[in-house]
Amino acid sequence: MARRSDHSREQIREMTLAASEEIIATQGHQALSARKVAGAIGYTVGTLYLVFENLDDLILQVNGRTLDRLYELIVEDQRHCADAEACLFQLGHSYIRFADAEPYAWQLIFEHRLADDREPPDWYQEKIAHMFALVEERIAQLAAHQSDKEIAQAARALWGGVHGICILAITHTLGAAGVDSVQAITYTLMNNFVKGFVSTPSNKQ
Amino acid sequence: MARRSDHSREQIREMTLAASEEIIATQGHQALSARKVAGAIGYTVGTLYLVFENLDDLILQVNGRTLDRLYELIVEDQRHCADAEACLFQLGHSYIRFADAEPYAWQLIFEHRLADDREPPDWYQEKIAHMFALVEERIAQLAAHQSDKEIAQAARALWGGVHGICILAITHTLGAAGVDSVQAITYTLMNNFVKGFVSTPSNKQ
DNA sequence: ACCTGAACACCGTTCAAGT
DNA sequence: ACCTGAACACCGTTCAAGT
Repeated sequence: MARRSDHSREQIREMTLAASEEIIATQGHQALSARKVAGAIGYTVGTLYLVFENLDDLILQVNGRTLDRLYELIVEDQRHCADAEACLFQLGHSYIRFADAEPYAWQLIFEHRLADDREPPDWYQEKIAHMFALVEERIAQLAAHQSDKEIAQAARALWGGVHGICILAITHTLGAAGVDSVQAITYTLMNNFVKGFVSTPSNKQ
Repeated sequence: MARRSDHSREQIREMTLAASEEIIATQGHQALSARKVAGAIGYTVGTLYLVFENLDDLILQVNGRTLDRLYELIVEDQRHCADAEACLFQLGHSYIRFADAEPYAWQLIFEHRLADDREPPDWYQEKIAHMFALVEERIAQLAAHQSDKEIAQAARALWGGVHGICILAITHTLGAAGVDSVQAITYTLMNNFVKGFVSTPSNKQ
C-alpha cells in the first residue's frame, strides 16, 4: 500500500501533535511512543519521520505549544490585577495553576533533554525569553534604585523559586498537600522576597 | 549454565548499584538499562530481578544513596559556618555545589516517577525529611516571633526556591552561565527572602 | 511523491530449564 | 539454590519496495 494523500503534511503535523498532547495529558510522557502516536492518527511509524526529525523533535514541538498555552494563560490573568506587586504575585499563582492543570505537559518542558546537550533552537529559546520578560517587567516596576543587572538577577531568582516550589509539590517532596497549600508557600516566598527587595538600596554582594 | 555463587546477594546488590551509579554519572539516567548494568557486573539480566523488584526499585535505591551523599556534604559544610544566617546561605551553596558536581544523579531524584503515582517507601521519605530538618532548624534560629507553621512554610518556600534555581540552571532555562552565576542568583533569593522574613512580625496572609 | 511494512538493534520482565 | 538464556511484548529509527 502507499500514496494515500488523505492529509497534507501540515495536517499530519497537527494531528500528530494533538494526539501526542492527548497521550501526555492522560498517561504522562513516559507513555508516549512513536508507534502509539502513529496508531492514534491512523498512519504507520514511518510517516512520522517524514514530518518530524525524530521523537526528540516531536517533543520539542509539543513543548513549544505548551509554552504558548502557559503564556496565554499568564497574559490573560495579568489583565485583572491591580498594581505591580499584585501582578507579580498573580504571575506566580498563574504559573502554579497551569502546572496543576497540566502537570505532565508542564513537567515535560523541564525533563526533556536534547541529545548531546545541544542548545534548543532559537524559536524555542525566544518563547522562554518572551515569558521571562513578563517577570522582569513586574520586578522592574517594584525596583526603586536597583540596576538592570540587579533586576535581571531578581527576576531569575524569583521565577526559579516559584518553579522549584512547583516541582517539589508535584513530586510530593514538599510534604504539602493540595494546590492551596502550594499557593500559600509560593505567597510566602514572593512576599518575603519582595519585602527584602524593595527595602534595599542595593542588592549587590 | 547456572549456580555460580561467586558473590553473595548483598555483594551483587552493591555491585549493581555501583555500576548503575557509574553509568548515570557518565551517561545520564537515560542510558541506564537492566541489560547494560547486568553486563557491567558480569551477570545476565535475570539475576537483577532476584535482587531488585524491578528497574524502578533499583533507581529508588540509587536515589537513596544519592540523598545520603548530599546529606553528608551538607552536614560537613555546616560545620564551618559562623552564624545562623551564614549557615542558611551555606545550605543553599552546598546544595548547588552537589547538583553541579553530580547533575545526573541529582536530577534523577526528581525525574523518577513511581508507577501509578505510588508514595515512596518510608525509608526514602525519612531521608528527605531528615535533610529538610536542617533547613527548618536554620530558619527557626532566624525567626524572632514566627510560629512553627510559619517557620515550616518558610523552610519549604526557601528550599523550593533554591531547588528551582538549580533546575533552571541545569536545563539552561535561566540564561545564566556557570556555577558562579547560579550561586549569585541563589544568594539574591536567599538574601532578599531572609531580609523580608526577619523584618516581619507575622507572615500570615 | 507519498506511505508502507519489514528489518535492525535495542528495551523491561518473566520463567522453564539447567547445574 | 542460584543463575541462565530464551521468550514475549514492546521500543526508535531506517529504507527498499510498492502504488
